[in-house]
Amino acid sequence: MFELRLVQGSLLKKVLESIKDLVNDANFDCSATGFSLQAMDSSHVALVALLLRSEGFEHYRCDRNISMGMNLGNMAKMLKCAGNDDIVTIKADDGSDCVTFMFESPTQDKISDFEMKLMDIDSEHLGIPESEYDAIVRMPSSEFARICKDLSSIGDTVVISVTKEGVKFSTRGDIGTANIVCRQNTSVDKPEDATIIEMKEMVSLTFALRYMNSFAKATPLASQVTISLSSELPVVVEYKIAEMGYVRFYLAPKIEEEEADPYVETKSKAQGKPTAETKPKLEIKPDVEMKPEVDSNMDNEVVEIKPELESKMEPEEESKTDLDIKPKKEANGEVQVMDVE
Amino acid sequence: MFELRLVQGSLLKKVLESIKDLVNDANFDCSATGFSLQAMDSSHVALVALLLRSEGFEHYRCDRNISMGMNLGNMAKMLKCAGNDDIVTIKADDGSDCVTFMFESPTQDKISDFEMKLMDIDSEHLGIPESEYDAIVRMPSSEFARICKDLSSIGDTVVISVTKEGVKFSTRGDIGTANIVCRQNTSVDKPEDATIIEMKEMVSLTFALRYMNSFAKATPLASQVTISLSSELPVVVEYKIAEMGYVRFYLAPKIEEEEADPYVETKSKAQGKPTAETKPKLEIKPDVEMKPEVDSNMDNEVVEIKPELESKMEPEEESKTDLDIKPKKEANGEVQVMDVE
DNA sequence: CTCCGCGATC
DNA sequence: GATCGCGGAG
Repeated sequence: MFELRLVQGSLLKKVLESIKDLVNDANFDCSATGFSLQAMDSSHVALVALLLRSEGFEHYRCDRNISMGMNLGNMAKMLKCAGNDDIVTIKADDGSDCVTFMFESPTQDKISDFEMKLMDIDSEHLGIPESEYDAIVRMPSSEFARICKDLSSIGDTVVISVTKEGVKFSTRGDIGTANIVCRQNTSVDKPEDATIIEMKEMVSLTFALRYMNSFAKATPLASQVTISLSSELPVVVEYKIAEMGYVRFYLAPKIEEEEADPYVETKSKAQGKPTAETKPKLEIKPDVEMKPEVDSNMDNEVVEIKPELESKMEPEEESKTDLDIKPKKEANGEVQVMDVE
Repeated sequence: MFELRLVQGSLLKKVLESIKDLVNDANFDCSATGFSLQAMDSSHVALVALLLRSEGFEHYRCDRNISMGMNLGNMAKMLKCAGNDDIVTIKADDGSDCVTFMFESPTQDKISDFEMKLMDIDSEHLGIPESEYDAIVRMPSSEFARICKDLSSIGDTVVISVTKEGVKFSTRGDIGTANIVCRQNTSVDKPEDATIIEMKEMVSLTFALRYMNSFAKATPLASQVTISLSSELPVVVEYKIAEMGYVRFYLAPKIEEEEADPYVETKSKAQGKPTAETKPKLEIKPDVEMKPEVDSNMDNEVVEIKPELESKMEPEEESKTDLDIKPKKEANGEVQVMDVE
């Protein structure tokens, strides 16, 4: 049987709020290590990786590794029924096709239990290696969220450029252009207000703001966000979860370079390369139909949506393994009981 | 002429917000006793009873009993124009087909008056006797509202079960099941946080969450709600209005019992009884077309909506008068002037 | 943290 | 029009 107990139940609520719009169904992997999840977003352009280490729970018991397939929307609905300072228990009996969520109010006067059917979801366990990045930006998560929201009222994509001095977020749209520069700033009263740039190489990459805004839903989880960029790799947007783990979002960059006119640039490439050859690397299952985002704004014809299909996600051989999909079988049948009460 | 003046005008705003979604048009009855209203909801399944006693007003004058037919949506619109700490005056001249709402800002710097046409609404005055109930639950109104809202994200109906230990709210839906238990708790810091169960008989009744959520709109009126349950009677959900009276909502239970499978249960009954024989007791006017709720969720076919029509609202002879509709003529032509300034 | 009022959305 | 989500205040 599997059982975890988390006094700060609001954490789970926030985690689900942050990922449920990106991923519909996913397997939660329960092992001695902890409670984790890895899943592609429904259009197979972004990837979410969640880890909640077993040590972070007040009680954690996992008799054998199990994978619980859940509809994240439904799971989020149920967790919403927990008060923000309720204690949350998640329980699944071996062989049962149900999971139970239990919420205890701090005073124990109100005790709720919710039962949800598990689903059978076939998804391989992805191995995501830690990589070296050209630049790592740490900044207040609320500031990052604000920037993504502001820019998305101007354009659809953001160019993130990192120099020694700071990080620049740029966009352009029908109504004009926008550039927001955040300078490195470590001399702040509170450490969570700091903006820190670690840079090996200058880097400038383009991403769909739609996804960035989706990632920013994790803002309540952490006061700081870490953005890791390399020209050959998907960006990683990470929110640390205090004492427990993280939520990481991976997104393949679009091909446009910062200074080039994206429309012209894209159009020529779109004509030159057939779509079939340019599927982004983040695509796992070729049999699953691709759903390119169709912008409601069709002013710029089809070139507006092509970039998503042509993401620069075909690294040369040596870095090819970076987001390779290698099913990772963890030691199964292992028994672990932890009780930190 | 009729005139009332209420310093705490926000009370009236809240009252109208709480009932305007349930009842479109209704007669306000103005008498020496006070300002009151009784009306069925538009689908004739629920009933609202409002009483604001004359003693609660700063000024109350009622020369003769009158009945003012108003569209509650429009009345709510006008009251929304009052500031939350405005003093509200409602005035109607004899023989006039208009009512005037006057709002004075606390500083007297802004004085508004709104005039609204009265309507002719034919509805008998219902006599609703006080009954004995198997169980009476008092609990924080906000908690009740939260429970109804949470459960309605899972299912459409709630089973309310009362035992000596507490009250249980349960539902089930496509995505799973939910049970919320609130224990009796009288040892609280503030009396408005108490949950008190008065029980003669265990009782378990099923109601449409849609109505419960509508009733819960009255939450701002009172910190506590009283839920009175008997197996043969409509539930009463009461919000006391400080020093003045109450808003009470009556709702006929659905026929399903707690442990039975509601769908099967209902289906057999639905087949056994023709609709014409099973109109709920709360129906006043047979000539008014019944509008059963049509759930968007049609998975369970027509049985899903039948229960509302078959509500257990046919008490045996001795209790038959309980929600009987007896036109209650109060002494008319009586003159009363009260001035409590 | 909860309540309240506001703006945006469907 | 109703709901939800956001931001500000107690």
